[in-house]
Amino acid sequence: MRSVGGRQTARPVDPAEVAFRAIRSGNAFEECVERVLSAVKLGLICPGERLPAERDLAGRLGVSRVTLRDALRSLADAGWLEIRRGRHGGAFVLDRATTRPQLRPVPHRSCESIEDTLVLRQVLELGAVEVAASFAVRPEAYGALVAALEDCRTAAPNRYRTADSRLHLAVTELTGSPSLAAAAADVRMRVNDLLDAIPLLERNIAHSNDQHDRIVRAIRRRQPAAARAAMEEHLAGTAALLRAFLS
Amino acid sequence: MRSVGGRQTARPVDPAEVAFRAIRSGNAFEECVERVLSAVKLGLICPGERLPAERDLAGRLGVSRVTLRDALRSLADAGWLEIRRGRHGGAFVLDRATTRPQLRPVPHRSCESIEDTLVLRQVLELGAVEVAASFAVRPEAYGALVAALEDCRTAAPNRYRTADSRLHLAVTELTGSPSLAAAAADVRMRVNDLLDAIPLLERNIAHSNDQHDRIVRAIRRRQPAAARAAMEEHLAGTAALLRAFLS
DNA sequence: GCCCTATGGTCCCGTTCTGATCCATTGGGT
DNA sequence: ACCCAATGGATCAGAACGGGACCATAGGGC
Repeated sequence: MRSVGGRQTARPVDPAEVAFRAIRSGNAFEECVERVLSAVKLGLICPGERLPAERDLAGRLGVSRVTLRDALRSLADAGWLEIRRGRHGGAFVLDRATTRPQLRPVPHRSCESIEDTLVLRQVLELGAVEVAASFAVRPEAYGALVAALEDCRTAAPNRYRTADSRLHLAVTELTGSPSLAAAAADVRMRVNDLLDAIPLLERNIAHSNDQHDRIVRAIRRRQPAAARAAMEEHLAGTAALLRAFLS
Repeated sequence: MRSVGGRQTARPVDPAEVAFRAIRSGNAFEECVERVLSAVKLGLICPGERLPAERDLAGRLGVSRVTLRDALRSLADAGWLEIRRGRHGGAFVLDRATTRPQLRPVPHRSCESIEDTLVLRQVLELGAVEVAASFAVRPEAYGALVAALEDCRTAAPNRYRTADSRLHLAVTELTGSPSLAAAAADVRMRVNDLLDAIPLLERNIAHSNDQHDRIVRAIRRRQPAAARAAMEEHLAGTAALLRAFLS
């Protein structure tokens, strides 16, 4: 590990900042919108697919159905979902949902917050890929992984971000740890917000796909060290790109 | 990494479980109680010390002052805090707060949830110690680390759990990543809940202290690989203990 | 064709939470 | 001795939220 890919120094975190960090990031409505939108952007639910029924989903999210409905309706208004009534109705993800608009400014995050995101991502994804490559899993369990890999290779540029996210999360899901997968999904959304502020280059995509190949191959061969090394190189590339554009 | 210290297989996580996990774990009052109690149990705030003023703390937690006050009062009723009025008043952590009662049953967590906790902890703490040992920090930044190490060595058995937690979190704080430190604090609370269900042996304490020494020494000498190896051995010990008692 | 079921759509009411204001207590400074 | 600042204590109106009941719509099975 070359000093987390470039950074050489760090100011320690204030314990009080950890102990008394915020409990609620927004109201229930906003968090619902955020969560469902994340599921779409991360490729955890694909265009054409249906979200769980309102009553079911509200229960899972720990939110009242009224609140969830407000969130879903606002996502429908924004063109992400289509809500159909009747027997096999529900909220369906629209195709347009995965298209990527022009560059957006970095959300109000300081430089320190960028390092925070990159460090957390490195720890979670490096650790996860090593764990994933350590386990023996039934061969069919690699199905999602291989499908995501293939999807990355064939995805149109405007879908690449989503396919890439889906592949990385498939790795963390292989660990069998829901908490680890959830943490990785959270930090991946933060990374995506950063990536939305820099251009997407064809050359980088090809390079990434090669690295994805190596990562998946190492996992399937159960070579934790090789998987880790491949992932480290992969993450270092993105991190360098982000530091260069956003510093 | 020997298959995460013992486990050989894993069932992958369902993507929907990740995408649609709960937003709210309880009401604002309960989360306040939980958060403040964690700060005490993890040694992030010591007996005799004062919590931030109500108005300040409510702001940090993103909760109304009324709700926070309810939580503080219920913690005072339970004997964790003493609330004093007047110019230099506030909520003070009581000494009794760190004493450890008799064994408690494992909270309603299945065996799968135990593995979930252990895997996440391994990823976070192994990653964190490696990052912490990679950075050059000002020498005085190691103060909290060394103090926590010494506190572990001299702590009475009923205070050991807290001192140990404080030391581990001091490592994660060295990374400079607030999100990483926060995630580590969360998972450490889950580990502590598990540890509360098994006996605390003198022999294990002595062993742990030796390992703590090695970890801190490697961090200060900036030897990431050595720090990681020492932490891996340390975590494997606890993990084996928990698996043996709780399976 | 009818009915049943699974879904979204709407409304109501009680609870929780917030934001604000004002009061009470204490200790330090002038 | 007085006042002031920093704290906790108390109360209230209104918004947000949750739980439940009921209606509307569409498709499938009899």
